[in-house]
Amino acid sequence: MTAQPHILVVDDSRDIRDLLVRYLQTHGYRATAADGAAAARRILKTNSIDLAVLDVMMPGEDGLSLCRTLRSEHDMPVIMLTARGEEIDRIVGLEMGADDYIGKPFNPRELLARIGAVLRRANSLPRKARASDTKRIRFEKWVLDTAQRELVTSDGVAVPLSAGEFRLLIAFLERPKISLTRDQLLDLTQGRTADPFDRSIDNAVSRLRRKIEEDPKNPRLIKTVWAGGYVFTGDPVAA
Amino acid sequence: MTAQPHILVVDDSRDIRDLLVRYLQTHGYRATAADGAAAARRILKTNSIDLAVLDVMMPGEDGLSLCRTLRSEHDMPVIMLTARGEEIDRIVGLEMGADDYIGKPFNPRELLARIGAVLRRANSLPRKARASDTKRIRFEKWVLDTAQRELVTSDGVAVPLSAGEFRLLIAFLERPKISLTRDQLLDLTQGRTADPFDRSIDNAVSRLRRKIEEDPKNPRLIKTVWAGGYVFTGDPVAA
DNA sequence: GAGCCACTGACACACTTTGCGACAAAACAC
DNA sequence: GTGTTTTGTCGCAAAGTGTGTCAGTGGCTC
Repeated sequence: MTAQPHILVVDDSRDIRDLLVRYLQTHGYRATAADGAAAARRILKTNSIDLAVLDVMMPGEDGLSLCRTLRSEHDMPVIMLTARGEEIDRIVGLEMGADDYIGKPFNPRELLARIGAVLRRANSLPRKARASDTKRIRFEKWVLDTAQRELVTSDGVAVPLSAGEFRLLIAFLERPKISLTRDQLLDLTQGRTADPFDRSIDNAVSRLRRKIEEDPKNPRLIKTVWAGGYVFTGDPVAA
Repeated sequence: MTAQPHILVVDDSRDIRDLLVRYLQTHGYRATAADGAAAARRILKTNSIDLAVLDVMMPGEDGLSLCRTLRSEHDMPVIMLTARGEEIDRIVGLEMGADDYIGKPFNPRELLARIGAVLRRANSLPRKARASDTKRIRFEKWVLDTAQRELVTSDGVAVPLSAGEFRLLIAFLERPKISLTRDQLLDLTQGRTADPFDRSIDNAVSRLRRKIEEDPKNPRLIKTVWAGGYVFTGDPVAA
């Protein structure tokens, strides 16, 4: 996680979403809102989120079901929002694996304290080694050795990757054939948002292409999406 | 932790203590009671406790102070009991590192759910390989003899480690494939925080590399994560 | 197709971070 | 006390990364 943790707020009420997002942003967090479980899943596909704040009661798929996914698939801390007094919800929420809950209406400072506490706990404990921490991933003629942070061809040539190149490549490999904007790539690789004239992603892509593309002038693995960022077109498979 | 987690209940009110202990015992836990911080410390000396439930307000040393000790010295999950509505207490409690809190009067089933959630969380995380407790740890071509504080190769060559090198290596071995910042490493090896221009970790890493790396110029075991610290890429196993 | 504009690729350069040798301070052994 | 080992600090060189510029390209309108 980087200096500014990224919080995902999921609530069907626009008022609460906006209020929370603004409040979190003025207190040192990046915040993104989703109006329901579907939107939340969409955002999770292309953004790196450090913690989620979920409303329990939402039309359609409810917060509990989403919470289960977040915990099991993304290993992500979750704080639930619940109407005051609904003890059953709280209990079920905790049993479902939420890290904390807070009753509505809530004291914003208390929410901040809880977010801080949950994040601190998540970071102080060793993170569960993620798939990308141990696997080897094959794509085209390359095998990415994630432990050694280097690329190897089948004939044994090893190409070391810098930290930035490695993070960028992982971001692509985990989202093949999905077009990613510069903002999303910046979020995924560095957990920050773009300056108005940010060219760092262009540069990072350029440098990565020089290492993995047969002919960097005619890239085949990382294609440019005009006015839309980049897309990785390879077929990564665990190896 | 054994099949029956052992809960320590600390509260100055005898009624609440007895109620809690009995309730926990009928729900699959072992439970021990203490009427104050002093008694709690005494019990901790001779019992293995998996989780503590602390009253915030107690005569003498209060729950917050005890909580701090438990977290820092015993690395133990803590749930705080607080009078309903005392939001300040809750917030301070969370900031103090409590894993959860519950307001009095509480629904016993809710307390059970919270205990279950906190214990599950504590266990779901990869158990810290208590490297320092194990006699010997093997990684790559080395075997670390923690008693002798030296490294041995399979062909019998022994390399002695200084105290600092040993602590650093242990910190890495307990968290393989996890990127650690200089701050974290400084905290883990010396329990202090970094000065603005602190280069001591860089040096410690450099010195450790010279001892354990085949080719210190191209380190394979301890990789640099640019602007992010270092990561140990080996596969330590108890031996 | 020509002209226009926004966007991108490539590069140079500045800046930040890191590696490591040298030295000094501190800790330790005797 | 002295001598030895260990550890922190400083300085410089090297590596990694972000910014600014400029030329070139894609997409649009006419």
